[in-house]
Amino acid sequence: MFLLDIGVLAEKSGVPASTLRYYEEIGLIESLGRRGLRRQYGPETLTQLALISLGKLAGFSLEEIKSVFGRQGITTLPRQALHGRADDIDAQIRRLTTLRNALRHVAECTAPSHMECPKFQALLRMAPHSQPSRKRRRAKAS
Amino acid sequence: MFLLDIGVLAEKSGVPASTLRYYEEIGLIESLGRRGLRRQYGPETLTQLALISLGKLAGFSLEEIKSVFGRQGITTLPRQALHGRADDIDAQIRRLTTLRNALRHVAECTAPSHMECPKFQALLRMAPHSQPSRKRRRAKAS
DNA sequence: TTGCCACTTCAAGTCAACTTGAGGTCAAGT
DNA sequence: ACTTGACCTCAAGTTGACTTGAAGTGGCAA
Repeated sequence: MFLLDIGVLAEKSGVPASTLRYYEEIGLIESLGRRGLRRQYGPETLTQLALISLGKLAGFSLEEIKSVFGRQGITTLPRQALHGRADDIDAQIRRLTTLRNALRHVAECTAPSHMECPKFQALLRMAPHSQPSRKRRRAKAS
Repeated sequence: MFLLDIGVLAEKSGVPASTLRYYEEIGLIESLGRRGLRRQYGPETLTQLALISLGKLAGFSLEEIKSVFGRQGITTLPRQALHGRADDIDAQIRRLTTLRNALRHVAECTAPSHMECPKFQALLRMAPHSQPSRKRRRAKAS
């Protein structure tokens, strides 16, 4: 049998069973059947959960994640929409890079007050210029 | 006078006044005084808010942000701790890069089922290997 | 056949990060 | 002197993403 009991999936993916049930309830994943009461999942769900965890890390809400790769894996989203999402992530990467640079600068800069250090100010001005229209949401690491 | 009325700060920073009051309540920023009832902020608060917004985007909770750059701007955190945070962000950047690559691949790949496409699977296996110990929290864009 | 125990459902609780609302205050313009 | 409107406080409400608890179920080993 190639189906995974919810307990097995929980262990393999690191996602608690309660969360798996919750994800199923909101239509983010789907179980292929039951054995007795127990939900059974296909192995592709494992891949899907990896995708979901990455999506959360990227700051997407579960609703947004669902719209990109819902219960049947990747949806029929047009090429353009996918590239759009990728562009969002690129923007996020640029913001993170700015923050990282600012942090590294502060770690090394000997100026007395960072808040007034012109180099620091310049680093910060790089980023918050482009505001994304979408709402970003919480991302929790396993 | 170089002090900013809360309304002015709200407009300049794009952060609602209610949120500024909330941030002050939890000790994330501080006002330098009042004019009548109105809170007055120093101009460095603007820089601080930019930092806070970047921190949120990076997935840090307000508590974490406070511990790195609290009410007096950047704290007296040791060099090492700052580099540690920067390393966290680098890890996050790598995960986001993975997700972006996966998305771009899906946009171009002609395989019928992405969930089983070996190239796609390989892309995903790159990332969720290293789990950060810290909790990541919600990040909302303005 | 009897336990066991990992599952089940459903409702309610939790947490961070805000937002909203009611009722009050004050400085500035008319 | 009076009105206006942007601020004030404090309590309560909201949202997303889960988690917890109580009470029940069903396959499998002894």
